[in-house]
Amino acid sequence: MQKILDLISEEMKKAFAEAGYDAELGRVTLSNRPDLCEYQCNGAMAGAKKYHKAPLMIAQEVAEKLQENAVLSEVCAVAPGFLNMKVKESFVRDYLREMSGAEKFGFQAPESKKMIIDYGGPNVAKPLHVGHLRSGIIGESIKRICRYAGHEVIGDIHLGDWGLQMGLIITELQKRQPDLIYFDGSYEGEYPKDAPFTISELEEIYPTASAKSKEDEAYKADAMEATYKLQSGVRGYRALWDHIIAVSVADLKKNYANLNVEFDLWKGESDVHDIIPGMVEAMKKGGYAYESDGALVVDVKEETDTKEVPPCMILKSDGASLYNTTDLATIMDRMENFHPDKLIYLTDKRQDLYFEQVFRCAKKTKLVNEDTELVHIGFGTMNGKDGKPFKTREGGVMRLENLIREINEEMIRKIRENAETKGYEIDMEQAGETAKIVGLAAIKYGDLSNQASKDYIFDMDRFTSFEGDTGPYILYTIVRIKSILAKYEEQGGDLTDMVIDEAVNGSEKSLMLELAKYNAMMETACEEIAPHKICAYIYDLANAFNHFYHETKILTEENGQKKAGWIALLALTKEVLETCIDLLGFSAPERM
RNA sequence: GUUCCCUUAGUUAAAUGGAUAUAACAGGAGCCUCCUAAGCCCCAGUUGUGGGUUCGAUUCCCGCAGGGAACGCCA
Repeated sequence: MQKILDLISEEMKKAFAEAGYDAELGRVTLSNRPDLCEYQCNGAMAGAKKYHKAPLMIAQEVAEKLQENAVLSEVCAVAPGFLNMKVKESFVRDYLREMSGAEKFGFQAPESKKMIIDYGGPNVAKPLHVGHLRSGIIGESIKRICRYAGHEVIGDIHLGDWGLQMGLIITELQKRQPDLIYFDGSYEGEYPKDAPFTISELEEIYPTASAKSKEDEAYKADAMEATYKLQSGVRGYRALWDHIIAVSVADLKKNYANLNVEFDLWKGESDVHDIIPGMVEAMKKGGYAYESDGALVVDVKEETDTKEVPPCMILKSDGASLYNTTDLATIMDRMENFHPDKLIYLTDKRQDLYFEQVFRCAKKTKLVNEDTELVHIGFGTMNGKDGKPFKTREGGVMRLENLIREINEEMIRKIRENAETKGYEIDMEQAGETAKIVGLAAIKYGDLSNQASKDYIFDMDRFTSFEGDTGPYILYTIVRIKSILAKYEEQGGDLTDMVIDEAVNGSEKSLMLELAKYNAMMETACEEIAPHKICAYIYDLANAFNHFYHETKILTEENGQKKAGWIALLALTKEVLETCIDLLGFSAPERM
C-alpha cells in the first residue's frame, strides 16, 4: 500500500509538470505549521533559481492546476513560496478503509534478509544489573521490528562463559570445599546431577574470588591454572563448569522472562573454543596475521582513516585467546552454520572502536562475504539523576531484580490509590499482574523513547509518575479504547460490522491523519532500526486519540451509523497501538 | 597527547536544509451530575560561542569553549 505522502505527492508532481516545471519539485511533506495546513510542498522555492522566477509565482501557477482535485480540498500559495494544502475528508476515509483491511496496515516489507543479533551477553555467575537492561530491552525490540519487517532473525545472548572468571569461581570453590569429587583427578565415575552450590552462593563466590585475586598473586596463579585446566578439558572441571552454566542460565532465563526478553540461542564464548586454533592458522597462512611484541595481530588500518586504528589482536603474547578471538571465531561459526546476510551487535557504545577493528579484520581475513553487513549498535549509559552511571541509594550497583521489584511495588501502590479514589474493589492478585505489565511498560518505554546511542537519565520518580510521555500513558489510552469497545458490544453493537466514515470534526480528522502516517513511520523505524521513532509515533497517536475522545461522546451518539464509524476508527487505533507496543516488547492490561 | 561523540526552556527529551524550534516534567490558571481525571485545556519560558555555505541552518563545513568516551595484550 502506498504511503499517504506519496499519493499526495503524485498529485503535486502532476501539477508541477502541467505548469511546466520539473515534476520532482512536487514532493510533499507533513506540515510544520498544523495551524495553517495539513501538508506542505516547498518545491517552488527550490525551483526558483532554476527557472529564474519568484517562488511565489511558481507556487501560484501550481496551485491553480490543483483547484479541481480528488485528493486535496484546499491548496494555496503563500509567501515566500510555500504551497499549503489540506486533504479531502473522503480521501482520508478511503485511505484508512484500505489500511484497516490490509495486512500490517499496508506497511510494505523490504527485501527479506537473514540476520543474527548478538546481545553482547552477560557473564555467567554474575547477577544481572541495570547495565544489562538496555541490551535486553533494545535488542528485544530490534528483533521484533526486524521480524515485523519480514527478516529472519536469530537472537543470540552470547554469554561470557569462558574466561578467567570461570577459573576464579572454580578456585574459590576448591578452597571452600576441597573434598568435592570434582577435584579428585583419579575419579572416573559419574558426577552428581545436582550442583554443589546455589545461584546466591555463586553470585557471592565470584566477587569474593575476584577481590582475592587482585591482592594475592598465588591465588591468581591458581585461578589461571584452573582456567587452563578447564579449557583443556579436565573432566572434573568441565563437570563443575556445566553446573555453573546450568545454575546461572536458569537464573538468567527467569530474570529475562520478567523483562519479556527471549533469546533463540544461548551460545557463549565457550562454543567456539575448539575452532579457534583452525581460525588462527588460517589467518597466519593467509598472510594476514603476524607477530608484534609477542602477540599475534592483524593490521586493519585503512588509507582513508583520520584516526589511528590499532591492529586487531588475535592472540595475546602468552598465546591465550581474548575477546577479539572469540568474537571472530563466533563470526566464522555463524557464517558457516547460519549463512546470515547481516550481523548486529548490541553493546555499550564505548566498544565502537573495538567493533570497527573486529569488523575490518573479519572482512580482511574473509571470515565474512564482501556483502555481509556487520553493524554495531552502541547504546549509551543509563545514568542516575546526577548524570552519573546509575547506582543504588547506597552507591552500589543496582541489581536488575531489585529495580524491577521497586517499580512493581510503586505500581501496586498507585493502582490501590487509584481504586480507592474511584471507590471500587480490586482483586489484589489481579492488581499485582497489572502492576507488572504497567511497570514493564514504564521501564521499556522510558528506555526506548530515547535514541539508543545516547546516554539517558533513569529517574525512578519520573518513570513511575505516569504523566505525560510515558509507557503508562500509552497503556491508559489503549485501556480506554478497550473499555469503550467492550461497552459497545454490551449495548448490542457488532464489532465485525463497521466501517470508518468521513471525519466530522477537526480532532477526528487529526486522529485519522495520524493513523495514516503509520506505514511511512514504520518504514523509517525499520530502515534506521530506531525504536524511538515508534515511541514518538504512538505518543502522537495517543494524544490525537485522547483529544478526540475528550470532544466526542461516542457511546451516547444516537446516529447508529455514525457511532459504528467511530467505533471502527477506535478499533483501528487500538490495533495500531497494540501492534506498536508489541514491537517495543510490552503489552497492555485489560484495565488499570 | 591523538581521535571520536555530545552541547536545544529550570529539568529530561524531539525536529529528511524550510514559515512563529516541538513535547513532557517542574511553575501558574481552568475542566469530573458525562464512555477510566494515569485524562483534557490555557499561560509563561529555549538552539554554548565566532565565522562560512545557502533564497533559507538546530540540521552541512571550519574555529573556540564546556562535557563524555576510546586509544594492543580487560571485556
